[in-house]
Amino acid sequence: MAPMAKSATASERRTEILKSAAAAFRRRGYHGASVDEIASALEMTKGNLYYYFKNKEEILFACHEYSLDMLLALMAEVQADTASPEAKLRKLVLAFVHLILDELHGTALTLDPEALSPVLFKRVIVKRDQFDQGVRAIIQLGIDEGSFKAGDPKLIEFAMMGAVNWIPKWFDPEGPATSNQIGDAFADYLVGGLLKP
Amino acid sequence: MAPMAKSATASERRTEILKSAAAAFRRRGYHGASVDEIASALEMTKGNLYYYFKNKEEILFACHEYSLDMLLALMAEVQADTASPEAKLRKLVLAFVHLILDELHGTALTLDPEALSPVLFKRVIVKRDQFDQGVRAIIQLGIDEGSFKAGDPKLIEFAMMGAVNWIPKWFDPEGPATSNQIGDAFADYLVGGLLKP
DNA sequence: TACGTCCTTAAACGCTCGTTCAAATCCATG
DNA sequence: CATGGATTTGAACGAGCGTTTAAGGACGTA
Repeated sequence: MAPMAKSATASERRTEILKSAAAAFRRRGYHGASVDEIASALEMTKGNLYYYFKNKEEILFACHEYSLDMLLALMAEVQADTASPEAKLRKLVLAFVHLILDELHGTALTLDPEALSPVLFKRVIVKRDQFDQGVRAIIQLGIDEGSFKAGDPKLIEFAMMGAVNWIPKWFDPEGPATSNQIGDAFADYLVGGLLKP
Repeated sequence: MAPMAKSATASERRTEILKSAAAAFRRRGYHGASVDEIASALEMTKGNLYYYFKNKEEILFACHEYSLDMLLALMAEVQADTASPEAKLRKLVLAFVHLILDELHGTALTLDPEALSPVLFKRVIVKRDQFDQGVRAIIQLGIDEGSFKAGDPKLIEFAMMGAVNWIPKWFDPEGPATSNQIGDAFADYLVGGLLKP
């Protein structure tokens, strides 16, 4: 029969683990965080984790996929939009900051993907490249249509994404700036700075 | 008597170790890199490292101090300059990129300082804050004197530094972009974007 | 040659951590 | 209640790693 949604489905349980793991990885890094740490934050034993995941690496990989899929969904949404490159980029930055801070709790591309074995690493890189290309395409469009200053879209995109990806390194939830304020300020600076005078 | 500069002084040896350690930390992270890995890259045994450093953590700390001292020296130089805020910022970004890529080989603030014990961590933070404040002061000056757009200097500084600190994550020495091209492009975008139209 | 200091080595210790596994427990169903 | 699959436990293992230590070498000096 169809399984009941009793207290927590297996899929929900996996997600819980991913959130705990992501928090631990972010605090201590992949190698610094222990499997036991991830488990006991959920009041389960570490052995139990292996019922849901093959090993630690697979947990890290799932974290990356989870984040990247959200980013790619965002990208698809933006691409479907018919707004100007400027508006698209603004929306992207705003949503990205919101996603990283409020949804993923500072856990996007910061989690060292190099810790993955070559096969899984490559799969992460493919998705990340897909996102990068999307951003670059918007920048290129703005340059072509003449609303953005000339420049290398690749380097500009790296700078934009670097600024945003770095946020978790200094963000303090107790601090003065809310995620919305940060998003606005970053969009103003990073997108506004691209516009031709 | 004064020690001879035979093949390598003790101080040079320490620096060699720091360079090897920085490379290893950058590749695998602090916890991911083993002491043995650092040592054997220099064709020495791991036990020998403990003649030069008390423990692994002290090596990480020394890496940070080394980088931060160079950054602070750069900041002092820029501050002594009498140029415009725009010129100062440009110089700072250019030199920062050059420093990170050519001198430190992608090893500035990327090496997880959170791995340090509270005491050493605090000492790193103090220096990093000192640098941050310096950058913010320049931005504030530009805003006050009216050459820069209005904005929160703190958030703008975070964005700038994030963009620059992220460079090692994607930089490929074999790639098409040289450190000078990257420096120029980043200065154009990050500083140029601040200017009032 | 003999000494003493600086440097290096090799081996061992102790601890942590990822992973495995057989047994125990839970729980919807018949 | 009894069954059986899903889930959880607790203990154990084996490997890797940071660190210590005692002894060995290199080498300028007396």
